[in-house]
Amino acid sequence: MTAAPKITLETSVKCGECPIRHRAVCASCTSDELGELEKIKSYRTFPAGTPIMWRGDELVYVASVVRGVATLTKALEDGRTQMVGLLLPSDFIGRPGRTTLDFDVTAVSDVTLCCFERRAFEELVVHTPHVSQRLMEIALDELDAARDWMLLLGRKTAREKIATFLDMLIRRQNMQGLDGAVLDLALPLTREEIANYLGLTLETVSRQLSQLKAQNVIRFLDRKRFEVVDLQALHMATGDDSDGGMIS
Amino acid sequence: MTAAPKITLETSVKCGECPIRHRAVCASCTSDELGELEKIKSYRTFPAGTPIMWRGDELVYVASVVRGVATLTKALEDGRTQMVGLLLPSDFIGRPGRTTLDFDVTAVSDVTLCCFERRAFEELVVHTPHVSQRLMEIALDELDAARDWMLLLGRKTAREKIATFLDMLIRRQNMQGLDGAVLDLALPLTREEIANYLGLTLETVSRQLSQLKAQNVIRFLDRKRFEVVDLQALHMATGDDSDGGMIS
DNA sequence: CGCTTCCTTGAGTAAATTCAAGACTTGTGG
DNA sequence: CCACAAGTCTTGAATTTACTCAAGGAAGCG
Repeated sequence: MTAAPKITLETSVKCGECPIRHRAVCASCTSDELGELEKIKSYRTFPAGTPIMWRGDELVYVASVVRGVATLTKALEDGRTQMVGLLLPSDFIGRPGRTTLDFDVTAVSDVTLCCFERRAFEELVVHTPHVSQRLMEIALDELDAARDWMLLLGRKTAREKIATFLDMLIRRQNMQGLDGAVLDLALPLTREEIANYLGLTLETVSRQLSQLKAQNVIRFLDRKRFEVVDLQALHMATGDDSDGGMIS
Repeated sequence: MTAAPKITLETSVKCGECPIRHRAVCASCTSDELGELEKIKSYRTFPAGTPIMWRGDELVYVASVVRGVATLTKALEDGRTQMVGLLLPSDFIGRPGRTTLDFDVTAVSDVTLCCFERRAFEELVVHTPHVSQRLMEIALDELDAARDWMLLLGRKTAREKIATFLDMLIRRQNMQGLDGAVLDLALPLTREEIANYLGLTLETVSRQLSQLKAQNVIRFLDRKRFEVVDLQALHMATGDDSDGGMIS
């Protein structure tokens, strides 16, 4: 028996002090515009493992991820599941003009969202071009990412998929590898979740990670933290490059 | 020896008579706005098999597909290729705020585009909310389609992929199956192109199509035209539904 | 400490790929 | 009009990759 998941209403941080101020949907807002957003926003936190929104739900809120990691997933009737998005801090949930969601959103770690009531947000967007432009940018970035992921899902081997996934984590966590190594990266997903992201089984994910470890490409600090020992070998393994991203 | 591919500049059709008037980027424009677009547009045709734009090219034009079929593809260094989009009439090429392309665009059949010089188009968009809203809708529709395709690429079997692909052709060509059958559909791609779309090999595509034919689900009129004999069986085979889309 | 969840590894299997050969189409030139 | 070539498609056989099934080990939580 587990207690009912608790969605907590938090005191919102002032936009000016927000950790994602410079990257989120509000990135290019003036302080006047921030004031408008401030009026309709509320912070909510979701415990790890709990659903944030279900497919088909009416979209009451749109939101930015402030802290934590969430996933977007789609499933077939028989349970086969494919992750279609990984939401890290500053990523946005919900789209103007859509009233329902076409996938499930789940908190993977404890997640704090900066929520805006959808209707109020949509009204605000109309006379706030900085926000609508940013939304367009966000949508196009997601589209580019989705198309890269299609190449991965359709054509890459298990090893290439894993290497590409790890490389994406490095880039999205802004950990630059300056000396051929990258230290102390968070691996926020379980093996099964990684498998659902990459179109593999959890056993295959485990085997490939073990192999990269055995080949001294990566090293695990614990189950959810790792380091890249040989960044060039990792790049080679992604399949994107034949030269491992060397400066020629 | 083949003659150099000829990109032809055609006399543009008046927007009012345009076959894609009601669905393209200009769908919700007023006649004044259409007049503005009319001033900066030009029709260009590309022969079947020729490239329209290359990855990395500077984006000089944005365009709507008026007639014909084009593909968006990405490739790994070793030649493995994944199609990431199929452009049918009324679909749009290019994005506001992006100056380069991240994939190749290729004419699969003879293609006629309604081209707008990118800079002029971007200026126009700023004071034409009907166009910018439509662009946003288009981007979000593409994102939804990309995510459905991710589920297909990551989790569906070869048979399910083929069935889903055929079902998509039925929907996008607006051929409603009223009586459990659908007649005379265009199959605009070669087996290899279908394979690149579905993340399969051309042999697997051929085998699966043969199997659907042998099971009396589909029938070929010629290599590029087919009919659906048993629409429910096709829906069953997509894996999306357990009931084949029956009204319960 | 004991339970549950998550992870690893091995053995056998299944699905799709690769390699290969031949058939059908379509267009071209004699 | 026919023959031939190039491109496309089909089918078979062997192989490979990743999957399934299974067991045991490690980690995290009450």
